[in-house]
Amino acid sequence: MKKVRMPKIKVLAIVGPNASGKSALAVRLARRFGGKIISADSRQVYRRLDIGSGKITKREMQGIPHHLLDVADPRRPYSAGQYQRDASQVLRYIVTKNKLPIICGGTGFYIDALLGVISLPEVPPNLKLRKALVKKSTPKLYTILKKLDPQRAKTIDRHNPVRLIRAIEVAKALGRVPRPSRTSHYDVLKIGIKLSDTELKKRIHRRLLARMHKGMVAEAKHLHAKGLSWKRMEGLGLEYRYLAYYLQRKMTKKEMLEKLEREIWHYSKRQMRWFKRDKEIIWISPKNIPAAISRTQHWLRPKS
RNA sequence: GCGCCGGUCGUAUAGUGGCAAUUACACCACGCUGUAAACGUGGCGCCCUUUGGGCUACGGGGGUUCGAGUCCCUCCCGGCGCA
Repeated sequence: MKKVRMPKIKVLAIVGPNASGKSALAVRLARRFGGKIISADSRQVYRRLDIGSGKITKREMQGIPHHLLDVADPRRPYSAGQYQRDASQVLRYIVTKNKLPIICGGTGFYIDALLGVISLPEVPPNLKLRKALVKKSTPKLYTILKKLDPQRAKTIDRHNPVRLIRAIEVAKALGRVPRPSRTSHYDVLKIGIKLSDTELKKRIHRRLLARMHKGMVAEAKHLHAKGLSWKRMEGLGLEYRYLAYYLQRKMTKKEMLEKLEREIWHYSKRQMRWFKRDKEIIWISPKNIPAAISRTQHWLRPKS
C-alpha cells in the first residue's frame, strides 16, 4: 500500500557570518523567485536597534517584504521560543500567499528553532525563579538539576550557569526535558556564504567604520535617552555592549573600536562554527550569485 | 663615567632556592534543548609509545648549590637620576 504524502513545504535559507553579504543575496533571490524574507537575527528583532545591529535599510530591501524585523521592544528580552512561534506563523502566511519563504540571518539557533530541527520545551521564562537561581553558584545549580532531572544533568554543560538555570526552570515545570527531534518537516535548501579569514576581517573592518559614520554612537545615545538601561544595552552584546561602555566612559573611543572589531571577528567565527556542523549547507563565495540562482532554480523544479 | 631600577611563552604581568613557570589579552580548537551578538569548555616551548617520559628554556657567559628566573661575578640591552 502506498502512502500518499503531502509534498513538504519548500523553504530557502541563506546563512553565513556577519558582514558576508547575506541580505543582498537574499533580496536578489527573492526578486528572482518571488520570495519574501524572514530575518533570523536575534538582535534585529528589536525596534530602533538599526545601525548597531546592521539592519537592512528600506532602500536595500528593494521592495521585498522583510519579516521578523522590529517586532520587539529592546527593553524587554525576546527569546528563541518566541521567535519560533512568531516566525512559524509568518512562514505559514507566506506559503498561503504562494510565495517562497526565504530565511536570512546569522543566528543559527533561531534558524534551527524555526525549521523544527530543535524543539524548545514550551516553558516560559520564570523571572522570579531565575532571579533566585542566579545567586547560586554553578556547582550548586548543577546539584539542583541533578536532583530534578538526572537525565538532563548527564548531558548538560555543568559549568554553564545560563544552561543550568533554564534546565532547572524546565524541569520544575515539566518534570523532564523532552528529547529533540532532529528532522525538519520542511524541504529546505540552505545556501551559505563563505569567505576567507582575511576577506572577512577586511569586510568587518570596513563595515564597522561605515556604521560609525552613519551615526552608530548617536543611535546608542538616543536609545539610552529613550529608556534603554546601560545594563540592558551591555547585555545585548557586541556593538551595543561596547557602545555602552564607551558612552559610560568605561573606555576610550579607540579602545572601543579595537575591542569591538575583535569581538565581531570572534563572533563571526562562532557563527561559522555553528553552520559548519550542518552538512546540508551548500557553500558559495559572495561573488558567486549565479551559483546560488542556479541551485535554487534546480531545487524549485518539481520532481518527477 | 658613576648610581639606581629593570630584561620571564606574541604582548602585558606573577614568580627571590625544588618550575615547563602565574594571570590577562591575543591566538588555536570546541560546546550549546526558550538570555544564543548571550552563555560556557579545552589547548597554547618542542618531541614521544601522552593520567607517563625525554629534551630545551626565564637577555649572553661563567660560578655557588644535591638543585638557580630566583644567590654571586661578568658582559650586553632598556629606563631613570647624577655627572
